Formats: sequence, structure tokens, C-alpha cells
Amino acid sequence: MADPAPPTPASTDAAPGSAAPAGRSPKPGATAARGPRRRPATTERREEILRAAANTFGAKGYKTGSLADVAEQVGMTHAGVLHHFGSKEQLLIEVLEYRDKEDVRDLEGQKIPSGLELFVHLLRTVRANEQRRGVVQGYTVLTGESVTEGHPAAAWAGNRFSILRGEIVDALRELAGPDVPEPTLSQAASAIIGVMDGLQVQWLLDPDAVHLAEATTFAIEAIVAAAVAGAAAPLPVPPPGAAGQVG
Amino acid sequence: MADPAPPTPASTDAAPGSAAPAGRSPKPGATAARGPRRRPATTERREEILRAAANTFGAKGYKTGSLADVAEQVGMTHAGVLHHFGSKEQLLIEVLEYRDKEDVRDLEGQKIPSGLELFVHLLRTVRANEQRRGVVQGYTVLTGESVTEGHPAAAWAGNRFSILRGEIVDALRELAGPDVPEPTLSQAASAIIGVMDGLQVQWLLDPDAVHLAEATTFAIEAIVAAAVAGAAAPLPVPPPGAAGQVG
DNA sequence: CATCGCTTACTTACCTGTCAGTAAGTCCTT
DNA sequence: AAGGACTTACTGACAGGTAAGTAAGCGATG
Repeated sequence: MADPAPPTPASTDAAPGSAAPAGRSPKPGATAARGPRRRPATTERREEILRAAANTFGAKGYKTGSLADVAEQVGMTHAGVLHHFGSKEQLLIEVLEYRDKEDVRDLEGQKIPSGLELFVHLLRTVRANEQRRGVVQGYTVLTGESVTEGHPAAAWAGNRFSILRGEIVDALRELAGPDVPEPTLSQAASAIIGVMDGLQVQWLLDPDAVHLAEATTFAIEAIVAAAVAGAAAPLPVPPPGAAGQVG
Repeated sequence: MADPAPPTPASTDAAPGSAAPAGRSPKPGATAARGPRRRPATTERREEILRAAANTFGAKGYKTGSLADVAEQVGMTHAGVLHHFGSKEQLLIEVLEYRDKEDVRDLEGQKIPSGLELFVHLLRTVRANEQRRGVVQGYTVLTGESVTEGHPAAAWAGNRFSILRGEIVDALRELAGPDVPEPTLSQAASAIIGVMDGLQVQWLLDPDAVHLAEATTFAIEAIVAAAVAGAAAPLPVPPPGAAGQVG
């Protein structure tokens, strides 16, 4: 992801829903918009499983992480996990939703940052992420995997990126004058998300060689400055032809 | 990867070799330092397999892609593939080496670009990559997977990043004055690689929403400009404390 | 006492790696 | 140049694992 702790605005709630198939959960008229009548202890148990699954999928990826692995962490068998979630794919989807909801909850009260504040928030998050390797790894692995054919997390990932881009564009528009063209803001927005994600990968592979927070800050400042200025400076743009190398 | 077509300097040759275990190949006193006497047709066959494997691992990832899948593409059984490579892990390693070698071969003659030229080369590559979705996907999937525990591609990925960073730092040093501090160059270098990779992920998930070449160009220009200037502009840097959200 | 939460017990489906065997070379010797 | 001795390139079958999903049962509990 752009970052394990994005603003996840109101829209975050909307997005995952669209990706979540029927499964066995959202049965219409139930207690609190929740599925089948559920004992209070059960909800807690389900959340334990979700946290364990986030853990496993984060460490090993969705395909490689097994239900048995998840089950073991909460002291039950893999069939028990299946009892709660119906299928592995449904479990993944609920893990994703759960995290999104948690993000929203954590931001509760605080209004969604806009303008300059959004970038401050982003950078604060990056700094926090340096202390949460596991979470960062989870997002990295999952988004990487999501670009494979027919991956169940593709919709989630695409959606998240889309929402984040929109927010950053809005924030940039506040900072930049009205004469800065839309495409420029849009390019800057995806670039900002891109650096955040890309730097995380390098940092995970070699934490000593990459200073996550510093490098991210540097890059975001550079990109925001260029966007506000209307465009970046020189560098002769190469022609489309003459490709060739690389494997 | 930073990009499917990086300069892959001389050092690229050194790195993968160190990671390659014995397998069944390098039998001491043989024809040409090569492993067991190999029929001419065999070398070609091995390369077919390597290309097929690059294909499979690129599309499905290393863990999920199967030997049977690879074998089918070249019209043999999975046992036949194992006959040539000994193990799945060894196959992956040779795929990685093969691609690196191909990159080097394609750059042959052309000296490794330095200074401004390096960035021009990078941008030209990005443009070429827009036409090679499969290759880009392969790098994205593999690097994403590589951050999982004990992944066989971790060494390769880390090495590649490290080499690329070094080259970019060198190029930046040529452009920037001697008064620009090393850490700034280093941060800019990892940030440049980061945007390239991060934008590729977004582009793969939603090619219409992200203009790969344009956004990359914009970001690299912004970052290079900031690095050459010695540092980027404002943006109040947030304090390390007060974290919280995110899932 | 019916439903919930979960286990046990399987089934089905792969997947990697091993092995024996075979057909087609390659090389050496006479 | 023909024969044997050996190698290479595979195939088919299978051992040994692991994984997801299903079905039936059983004890707790609301």
C-alpha cells in the first residue's frame, strides 16, 4: 500500500464493501448490521482470528499463509476458522475490511486532514511505521501479490490507491494555485503514494541502508514543491522509441 | 524492482554468483568450466525453460507458480525440468541470473550511463516498460514476495537495490555540487527507485488512472532538482511521537 | 432444547522431489 | 567403421507433504 496508515476517509468504508462477496456474513436483518446472531464472546473470537490472519498473511502472503497457521495462533483447528469465515478468501477480505475499519476508528473525532495537514499526517505515519515492521511487511506483501492474475485482494488494493490519490489531489489543489493543471496534481499524487510504498520495500530488505522517514520526507517535500510550482524542472525527456534492454 | 531494465552494472555479475549453490552443475574437470557435458541443443532447451519459468513466476509468483506449469509451456514433464535444474529454488535463482545477464548483454557496447545520462536512460526504460506489462508484473510480484521470511529472492532483490542506489548516488554527485551532503544524495537515490517501483504497482492495478511514464518523469525531475539544490523546501516535519492509527 | 462453537475425521487436489527405466546420443576402442 | 561403454535427456509412477473444504458429532449455553 501507499502506507499502512493512510487517512482512510469515509470512503474507505464504501470501498471494501463493494469487493466483499456474499460469503456467510452480511445477512440482512440482524442485531447490529452484523450477520447471524452472534454471541458477544464470538465477536471477540472472530477478531482474534482476524488479527492472527493479518499476522500470517502479512508475514507469508495470502497464498502461502495457511489456515492451520492462523488457527494455531488462536488455539483452534483450521476447520474452526473455516466455521467462522467460510473460506480462506472470505477471511482475507474480512481482514482487509477489519484493518480499514480500525484505521477509521483511530481517526475518529479527528477530522480527515486536508491541505498541508494531510502531508503532515502522512509523514507522521511513516515515522510510526518504522516501529511497526510487521504491519508494513503485511501491506507490502499483499499489494505485491495483488497484481497477480485474479487475486482476491486486487479490488481492495486498487480501491485504496484510488481513494488515496483522490485525497492527495484535493490536498494539493488547496496548496497549489488554480492555474496548476489537474494532470500535474494527479501525477504528483500517485508519485507520492509510489515513493512511500517503494521506499518501504527497500527498507524492509535493508533497514540500515534506507532511512525510511528521512527519505520519504525528502521525496514528498520535493514532489509537493514541484507540484505547487506547477511542474518540475529540467531533464530532457527521452523519446518513446529506442527501447531494448532489460529482461 | 526499481525497474525491470536497470543499468545492471558489472557488479550484477558478481552478486548472483555468490548466491548460487552447487546444484548438480559444476562438476570439476569438465569441458569448458561448464557443468556436465552439455549438448548444444540442451543449452537452448534450458533457456526455453528459463523463459517459461520467468513467465510463470512473473504471473503467479514463485511460491504459487508450479514446476508443472513451467514444464507444460516447454512440452515436458515437471521431472524433466528438475532434471535440468535440480530444484525449484535453483530454477528461480537461475531465472534471476538469466535476466540479469540478458540486461547486461543488451547494454553491451553502450557504456554504463553516468550523470544526467543515467536519468535519461531510466526514463527511457520506463517508457519502454509501458509496453511490457508482463515483465513489469514479474518484477513487482517477485520483489513483493521477496520481503517474506526466508524468501530465496531476497538476496537478489537486496543486491539489486543496493547496486542501483549506488549508481544513482554517483550520478547525482556529478550533477550536484560538492557541498550537497552524502545523506541527501542517498535519500534522493532510494526515493527515485521507490517512485519507479511504487508507480508500477499502481499502474498494474489501474493503467487508466496512472500515467506511468509521465508521473515517473515528473517525480524524478522533482527529486533530482531538490537533491541538486541541496534539499527540498518546507513542509513542517512532524514529531516522532503521537502515532496510532493504521491497521 | 435448539443453536452455536468447535473438533474429528475425511476427501480432494496439488506440489516438490525421487527413482527406475528407456531411447538417443557421444566417445573410445579396435 | 562398427561395437561396446557410458552419458544425457527425459518419462511415468509414486512417496510424502500440505492445503482447502466438507460433514457429522458433541458439549456448552442462552
